[in-house]
Amino acid sequence: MLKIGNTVSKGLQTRTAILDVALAIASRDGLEGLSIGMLAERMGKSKSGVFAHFGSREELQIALIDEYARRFMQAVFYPAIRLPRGLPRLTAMFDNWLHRVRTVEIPNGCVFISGAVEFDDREGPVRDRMVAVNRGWQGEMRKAAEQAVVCGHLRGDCDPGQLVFELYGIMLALHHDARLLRDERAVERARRAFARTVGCFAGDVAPPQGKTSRPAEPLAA
Amino acid sequence: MLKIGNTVSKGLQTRTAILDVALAIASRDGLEGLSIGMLAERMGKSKSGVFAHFGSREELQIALIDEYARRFMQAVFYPAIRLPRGLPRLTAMFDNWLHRVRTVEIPNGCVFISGAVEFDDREGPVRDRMVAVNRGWQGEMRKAAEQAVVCGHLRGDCDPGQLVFELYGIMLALHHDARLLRDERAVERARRAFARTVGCFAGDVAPPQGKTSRPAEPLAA
DNA sequence: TGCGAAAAAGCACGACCGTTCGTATTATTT
DNA sequence: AAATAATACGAACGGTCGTGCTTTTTCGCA
Repeated sequence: MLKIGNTVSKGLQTRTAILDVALAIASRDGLEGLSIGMLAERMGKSKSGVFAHFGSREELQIALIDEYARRFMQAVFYPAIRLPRGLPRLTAMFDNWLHRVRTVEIPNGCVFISGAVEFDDREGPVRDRMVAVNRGWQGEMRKAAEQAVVCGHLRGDCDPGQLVFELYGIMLALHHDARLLRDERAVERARRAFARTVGCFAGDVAPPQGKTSRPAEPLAA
Repeated sequence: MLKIGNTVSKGLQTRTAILDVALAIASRDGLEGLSIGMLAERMGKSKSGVFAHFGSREELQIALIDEYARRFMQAVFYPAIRLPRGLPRLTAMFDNWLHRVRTVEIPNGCVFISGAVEFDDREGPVRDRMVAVNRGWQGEMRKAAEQAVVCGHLRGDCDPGQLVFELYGIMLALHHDARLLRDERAVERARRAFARTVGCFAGDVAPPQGKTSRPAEPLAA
């Protein structure tokens, strides 16, 4: 648990190793499907030895959420903020996201999605962390969308929150069709949905009948 | 278990009552979160008494999926097929769907969504039923979209499967934001997303730069 | 090399899980 | 009224769960 000199203590090392294996299990079976017994068995360690690193199952779950969020940010967000504000950055975020979904989350599952379903109507610190992490990520994405509005890449009268909502929906549908239905067309569908949606918000659109297909104006907070 | 004359045998009656309570539990806690012990307790019956009606937990889960699908069809699909083919019917399906999500699934949870997440990487009859029911519903929705193309309500070069994909995404995002984040704006966002998406597929769109925001052509099967 | 602390293991606990079995009670048919 | 089938019950099984306590092993450093 402590850093000693320049090296990392063994406790922290194994804790990280445990988190690694736990992440694989939780991705597949969800945060509730992860049991300490199974985790210990897969690590070749004793149950209590694994347990001691976290103090409770709940704290293990929270640590998992944090670790998953860290990796998500690492893969999706940080590479994108090096690109120019506006549509380039927003597009890069989606591309990175899609790449991660294709290479990691579709084969192994996604803790954010299974966690959201498992804890959406249960109170407690695990749910709270889930919400916080989710709000954090959605907030970053909305910021990028807002900047795209400022840059003039997206229509001035559109709601960035609406765009984030729809992009998240695309990813959820991708997960669903790719993982449950094993539909290989899902990735391409997600790409097309993104292009169409952003194109619409970008305003390359002739105002149609009524206001139905115009990007919506911001909702009241 | 048997119908006798005009009346229903007592076994079937209680089986139905059990399914009713089980559906409430499974909506909240998922198909895996539903335990026979808890179910029996809530019904004021013995564990074995409840168990005997289904023969196994797996068969109970399958019966639950069927019952949930039946109710879904009842609420969403059947009322819509009485409307004229094309956009009216498609819109009615979405409206009914949205109404059901608002009044039933957001407060109580959705077995399709939690079930999809729980069983998407587990083999077996429960997963198979889950897939079949899902394909059934998505197929009906795609048929409605195809008819809308034939009617000329949607562009001739668009992919009905793509539309179904995106509509499902909207509903998944609605579930996520409404249940996990408790965002009251989610319902309105779903409405706007539907209007914008269908509007785009309907072709009230001036072809923008490139082909980005045109509805996609059908993917190869 | 030996010492104190950290890490891991061993063991036991109470609770709940799905399931089985034998039996009592209740309906339905003969 | 007797026979038979349908329902429900209670107890018990083997198993896994999270967690607490105690002991042993391992590690970092003087």
